[in-house]
Amino acid sequence: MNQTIVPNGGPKLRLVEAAEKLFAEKGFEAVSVRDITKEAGANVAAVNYHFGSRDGLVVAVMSRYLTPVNQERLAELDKAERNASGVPVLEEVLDAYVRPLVAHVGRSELSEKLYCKLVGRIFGEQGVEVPNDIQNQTRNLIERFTRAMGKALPNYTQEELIWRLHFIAGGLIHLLTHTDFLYRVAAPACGTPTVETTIERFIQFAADGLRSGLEAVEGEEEGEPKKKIPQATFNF
Amino acid sequence: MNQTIVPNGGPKLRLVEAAEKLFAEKGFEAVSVRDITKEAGANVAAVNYHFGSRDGLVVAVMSRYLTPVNQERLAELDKAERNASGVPVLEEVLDAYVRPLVAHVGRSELSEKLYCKLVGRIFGEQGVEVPNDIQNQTRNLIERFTRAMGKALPNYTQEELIWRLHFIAGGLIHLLTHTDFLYRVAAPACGTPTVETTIERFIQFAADGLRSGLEAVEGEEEGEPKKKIPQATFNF
DNA sequence: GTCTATAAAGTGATAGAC
DNA sequence: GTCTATCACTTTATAGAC
Repeated sequence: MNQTIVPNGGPKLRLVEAAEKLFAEKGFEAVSVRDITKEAGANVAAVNYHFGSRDGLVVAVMSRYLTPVNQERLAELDKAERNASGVPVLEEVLDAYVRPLVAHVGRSELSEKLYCKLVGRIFGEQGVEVPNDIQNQTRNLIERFTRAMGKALPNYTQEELIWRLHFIAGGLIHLLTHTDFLYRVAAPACGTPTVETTIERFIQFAADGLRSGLEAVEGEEEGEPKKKIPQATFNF
Repeated sequence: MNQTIVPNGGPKLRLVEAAEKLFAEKGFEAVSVRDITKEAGANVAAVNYHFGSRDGLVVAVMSRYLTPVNQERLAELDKAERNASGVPVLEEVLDAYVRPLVAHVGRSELSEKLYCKLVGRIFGEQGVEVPNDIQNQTRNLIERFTRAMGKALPNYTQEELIWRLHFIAGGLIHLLTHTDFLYRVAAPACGTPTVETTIERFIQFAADGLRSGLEAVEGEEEGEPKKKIPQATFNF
């Protein structure tokens, strides 16, 4: 069942797995071809032979996670929509968005923490130019999820839903990539919840943030604007 | 009034401003000393002369924003707490956390978009080792803000509040660094709201996410657990 | 498919002239 | 303080032997 996340065996796989480990630890830009081939016990020329270039290997690593995770997100969304009698449960929609990111953690050679870091880096990456295929995938994902969210929250505009999904995506990526920093800086006050507990917490937070914000945003022009700090009028 | 964000003039300032522009565009790791000195119209040796090393310049750029922004966050939090009769308004606490990040945008030589990218990268950075001073600053910031949030939301545990602040920090950093991607992939459905509108939206989202989530999290053991996808039992 | 050797360019840093 | 020249490496990538 697991082919999408594991290419054909042999040295090519060893290179991918070595690259994953190092990318997770140090980021995509801080790892050289030599680091990777050394970690994999392969020759320096192996990366260029098997993947054409360093960038080819980066794209291979990203694709190995991006596509299956997004497919599973859509599959879980389908389930949530079929379960529902017209109106899907918001928490189930969010579950379908969040959980596939960590669902395959046990199948990886990486430790749980490194797996999370890698997935976070992949979904949060901006430097590397990924194939158009991936961009279309993301476009479709946003479309599908905001539509499902819109059924659960019929008073929201499409625009509003996209921005709130954007906030959610950010919280999620940050969770995957920066939680070691939280432990380092806020321990022991933040406790040591399992990933499961943290995901439940996150979904609850996101669901509540989505559910009751509409009136306030629409009524914003009626209240007097807060003027504590000069307001920023440009666009992002 | 602006000294903290502008060091003494001359070539040192030109170097910092050139570095900021390039770091904002490409990230801290993707810019060489030669790129920076070329952009600044300075000699290749200038960075090492003025900052000791490339890392010294990186730390200088980060400190120039980190410290003033965090100071302003605390000052605004003080105001919000003084305004309140014991219980601060949650939205004002969040405002104090969010708005200082973009409050100084007009004072920078950078375009608004690049300014946001830079600030997002600075607050989202993980590779570069920042001085202990900064780590203590962050610790203090978490402590102060979760305490204020706790007054507005007296039923939450400290642990719960830390995690929710963590989610909020992530959404915010993502907003600063990845919104160009959102425009690229979701336009025109996401509209072109001003930063002001987006911040209002974000604060509303975060406030709602904070306000009504408690019962569900505490009652989680009573409901039957969702078993759609295998649960993850490890810690982050 | 795997190796060595090497090309060609880029890296941060510094000694020493001015 | 600013410059040139240069050191000592590291980088990706490839040609060609095996």
